[in-house]
Amino acid sequence: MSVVWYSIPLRPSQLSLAHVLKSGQSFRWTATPLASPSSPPSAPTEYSLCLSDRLILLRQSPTHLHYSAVFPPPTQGEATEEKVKETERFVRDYLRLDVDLEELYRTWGEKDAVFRKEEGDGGVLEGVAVLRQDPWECLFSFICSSNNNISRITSMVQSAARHFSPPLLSYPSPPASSSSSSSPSPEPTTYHPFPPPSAFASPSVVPILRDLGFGYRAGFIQRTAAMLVEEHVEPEEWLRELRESETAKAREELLRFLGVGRKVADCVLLMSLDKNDIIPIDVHVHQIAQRLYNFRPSSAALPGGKRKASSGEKIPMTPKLYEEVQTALSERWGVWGGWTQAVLFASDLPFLLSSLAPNSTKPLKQPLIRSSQLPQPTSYLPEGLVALPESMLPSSPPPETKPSVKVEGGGRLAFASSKQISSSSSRKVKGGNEVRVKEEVKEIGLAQEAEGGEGVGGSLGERIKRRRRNPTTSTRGVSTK
DNA sequence: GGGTTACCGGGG
DNA sequence: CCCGGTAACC
Repeated sequence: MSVVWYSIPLRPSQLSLAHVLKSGQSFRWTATPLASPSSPPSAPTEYSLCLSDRLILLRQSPTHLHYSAVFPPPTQGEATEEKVKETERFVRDYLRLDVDLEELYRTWGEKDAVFRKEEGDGGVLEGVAVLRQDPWECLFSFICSSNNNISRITSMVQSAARHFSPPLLSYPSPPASSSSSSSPSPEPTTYHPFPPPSAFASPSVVPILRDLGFGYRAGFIQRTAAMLVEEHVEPEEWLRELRESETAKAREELLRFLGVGRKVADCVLLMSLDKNDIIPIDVHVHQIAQRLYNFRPSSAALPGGKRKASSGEKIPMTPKLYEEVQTALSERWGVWGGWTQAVLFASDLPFLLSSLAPNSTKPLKQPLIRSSQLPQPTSYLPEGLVALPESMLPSSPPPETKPSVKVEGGGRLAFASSKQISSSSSRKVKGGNEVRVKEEVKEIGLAQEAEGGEGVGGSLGERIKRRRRNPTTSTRGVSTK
């Protein structure tokens, strides 16, 4: 039996799996090098993600995005036409293929030099989009993100799946007959779907999570899960419905959960609730604002009301500073600001081999090369795998996809977002991501006053919203000493 | 109430 | 001693 592949014509500049799946947005994708031992380090990679009923497989070539799905034994690998369509729908939705990324980059380039390839060296990573993730998994992941780094968040999220949900399948399937003639088949990996909130709702999971390395976040996860299951019959569906809510309302709801502060809430809003304009702020993004736009905190944003921060000094992120940076960047970046942030953030990740311009103030430890410029591998579909004709979708010639979101209006950003950020609001067509133009983004500097409209304006005062106590969790301190 | 401090564990 | 934060405590 072999895995059947389908493909969607797509350039890496329209979406780059290598850049986006490991950029700290999602933490559950497995990247498997398909290289035979002698292959160059740039050999093709297969990305896999376990959903509730299937394992999604993705690969990418310079011209296509290849996708496939593997099902557990009963259904076996047999992918019915309907299931293939489902898989493609998931892929297009999750990767936001309805958004014309190249056009977004072009538009940014008109306003920001950093987005222009000045001299052979593009300053930013290509093909970085904001993924449309499952809200519950996203919430869980970012609760884990506090005081943490990508690699550990990844191990926490993955061990949570391994320990709290039953295995769905193993892949590659253990070879029936030992190893055939082909190259040494990779170790089979067992995949687990991401567990629902109910799996973490009992206080008894806290010590287990601690053993798994969650640290103090164990209590946050459990109490948040408990709140969700006791307040809603279908917690995951309820979370998903926040996509239809105004940003302020959705954020308010998220802030009620334990372990969810402004930063985490904003990450969830952007990466799973369709709030494309929301820009999560951390120290890193603050540095980007300083470096690229010469942003400087007002004295009010500095602790102790200091006059100003001396250069080189580390500035702690306070709620006030958070607001200031977010407002400034929102005004600069507009309704797709969250995406802009994602690109610049990914471009600064050392393990993505990226770098900004040579003369940037950012210390360069990595060679000036973008991973997308590495030598391209030759084969993407190893022996035994059947490459099928182009996607079964309505025609789509190789060089372009057909984004349903387009840019209009004098090259200016003219998208409608799923929320209203300035005067004219726009309606979002639910279901698909069909969104249509409607407003213009005004050109603005880095003024520090003026609320950048909805989303950014929500004063921190909203946090007063008391967090619901979880009755079943009288074990407050959860001290495991 | 806004400014500290503890928290858990990995990495420089 | 640093940290992709947040909750709890003055």
